[in-house]
Amino acid sequence: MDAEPQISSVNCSVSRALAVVGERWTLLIVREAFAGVRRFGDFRARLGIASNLLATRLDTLVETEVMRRVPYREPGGRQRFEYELTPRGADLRPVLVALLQWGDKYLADPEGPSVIVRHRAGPGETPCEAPVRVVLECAAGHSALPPDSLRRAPGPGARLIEP
Amino acid sequence: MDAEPQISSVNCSVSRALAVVGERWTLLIVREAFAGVRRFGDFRARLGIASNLLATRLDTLVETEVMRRVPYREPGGRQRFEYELTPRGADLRPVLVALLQWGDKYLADPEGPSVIVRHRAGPGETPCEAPVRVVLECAAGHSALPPDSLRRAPGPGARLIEP
DNA sequence: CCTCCTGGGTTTATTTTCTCAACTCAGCTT
DNA sequence: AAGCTGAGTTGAGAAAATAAACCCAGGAGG
Repeated sequence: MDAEPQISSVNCSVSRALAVVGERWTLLIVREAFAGVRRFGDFRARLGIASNLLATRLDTLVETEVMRRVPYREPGGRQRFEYELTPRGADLRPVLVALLQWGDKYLADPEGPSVIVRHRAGPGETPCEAPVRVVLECAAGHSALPPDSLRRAPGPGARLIEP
Repeated sequence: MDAEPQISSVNCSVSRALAVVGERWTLLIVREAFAGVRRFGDFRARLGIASNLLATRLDTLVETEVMRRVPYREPGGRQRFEYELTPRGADLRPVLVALLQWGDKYLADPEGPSVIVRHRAGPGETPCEAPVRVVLECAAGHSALPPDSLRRAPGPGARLIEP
């Protein structure tokens, strides 16, 4: 009864995603980037990360195309670089919102969460400020699926293990 | 024009969530638990993690109530313990699905993802095997929000920084 | 009752990674 | 020319991860 083949985890996308963004500090840097931080010194000040580590993390994020270096020049300053999320980096938003939501549910201060993510409708749309949450939904239209109503099925790239 | 107060990140739920599940291997252990793995040796074999590290990670996960030790006894064996996700651990599902989805989009093998998460309707419901994705939706009913249509607003626990 | 086997871990040594602090460097201002 | 600033390097010490050997409680086999 337990004979269904196991899916190997060697090429699982979760591992690969974590290989890119799973190092210490990396998701926090991305979070600050979503909060609008762009400059080396601001990341450093807000996170309290060591500067050499921040430098290597930013390099990795640029290499993996999660962030991009953008030249800028302040009036009366020399040219420098700042860091912004690429579309690939912006697509990490659900990961961060999911972590935020989990942390809010189980680890928040008694007075409540410190950040609420709200919907900001684009220009020309009717304004909306409703709080945002992350939900699981299936292609058949069922939404807000509970976490135990999911099944892991092998995909086209699956490698199976005999049990 | 940049005078809106910044939200401090000291009590952000993302940091707190990452303090619990952000260490190396932790989310991979949780992933395996979702895949049905329960025993020390199976975690070890499937992940290739060193046994001492697995032991400390499992201890931490039990302490933080993400997992639970459950006694079991195989016929002709002595009593041992296995590990299962608590409801708190099960609530990490959206985090893992979000990571999976991001990895599938940007890092999968050319032949496609190795795992597809499908909806498994509960007993008594009409069966559904449609693939599942994670989406951002707002309380006003807007669904599948793009990652840049969000705004971080201070919540009740927010500590603000003067800019 | 003595030995072997098995699953689930410790212990110990080595390597890698993080942290902290000091230092560099290019160019702008005085 | 000297000093300041933001954005990093460099290097030493502490902490964490890896690897591999070892331990240990009990059941099975003899």
